[in-house]
Amino acid sequence: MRRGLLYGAVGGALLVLLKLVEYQYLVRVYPAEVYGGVVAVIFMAVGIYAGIRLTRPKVVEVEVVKEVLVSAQPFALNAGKLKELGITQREHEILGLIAEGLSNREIGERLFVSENTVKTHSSRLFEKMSVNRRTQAVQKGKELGLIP
Amino acid sequence: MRRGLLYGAVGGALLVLLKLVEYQYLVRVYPAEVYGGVVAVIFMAVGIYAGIRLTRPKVVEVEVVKEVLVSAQPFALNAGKLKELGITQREHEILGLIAEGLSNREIGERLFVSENTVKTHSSRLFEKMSVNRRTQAVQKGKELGLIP
DNA sequence: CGCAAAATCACCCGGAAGTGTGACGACAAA
DNA sequence: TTTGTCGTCACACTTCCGGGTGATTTTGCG
Repeated sequence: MRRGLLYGAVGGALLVLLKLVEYQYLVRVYPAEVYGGVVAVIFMAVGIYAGIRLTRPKVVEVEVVKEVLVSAQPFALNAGKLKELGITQREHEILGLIAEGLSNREIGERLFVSENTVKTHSSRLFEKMSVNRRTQAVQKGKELGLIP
Repeated sequence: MRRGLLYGAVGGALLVLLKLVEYQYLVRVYPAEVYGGVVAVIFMAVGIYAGIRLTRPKVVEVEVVKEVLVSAQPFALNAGKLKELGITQREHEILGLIAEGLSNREIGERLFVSENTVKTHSSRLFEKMSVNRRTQAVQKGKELGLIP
């Protein structure tokens, strides 16, 4: 869009210049070489200016993001620890619900299984995590990056 | 450095062109206007090219430093919430120990009080926090900034 | 297919957790 | 002094949790 205008303006200026040139007194006074040289210099100047104008918006913004210390909630699950401890995904799921403060019964209701099943899962989970209370499991789970 | 070379080259090219122009057969065949126009167009093209060349290395690097939250464990205790809920410091202390996964008995041992006392404190604490399980108290306590 | 792991469920038991009530002493504010 | 809050403790009772055992079904993989 802007380029179109610029080109148009340049073209117009060129025509005007040629029109002015019709007054041949300049040509009569000086030889053709000088005339051509002057025109060349003028248009080169215009060309350089146009070139600068055309390329000026070529400003490259290099955005350097310096992360000083990220801890704005990027919880990255420690899948390695999970595998290392042999915790199944069901057990992991239950760990999360325990951390939310749900009772075994509530967890069972949410997962559509019996409370006994939840107990079995949590028992095995505690065994694998080497804890013997749900609160400890929560604490250790957070330390190990198993839960946010 | 490079600019000097470029200017020299451009000057040289200009001279060469003017020399070529000496062969006047071109001038004889076409009127002066056309001659001037051709020279103008050629030099404008050269000028535009030169302008682009000259300004190309003008890449402006804008370094935007974005700092992403630095919170590296600045646990600020929400004393207001504590007062608002009417939680005493003893109760708050016990909340902290509960969050560490201790049992009531262990808490009692650490504070040199009976398990029953711990139960009383935790009961009142739960009531004030509107929860009915220690795991919920821990979760809510972290949300409210009562514990780290 | 057949096996192993995972998930499901049940039952029992002991202990932990949570609720409710009552009580006592210390201490500060009214 | 009286009142109120806080911390302490006890006891009874209910509910929940955790450990142990055993069993069945589902599922994923070679």
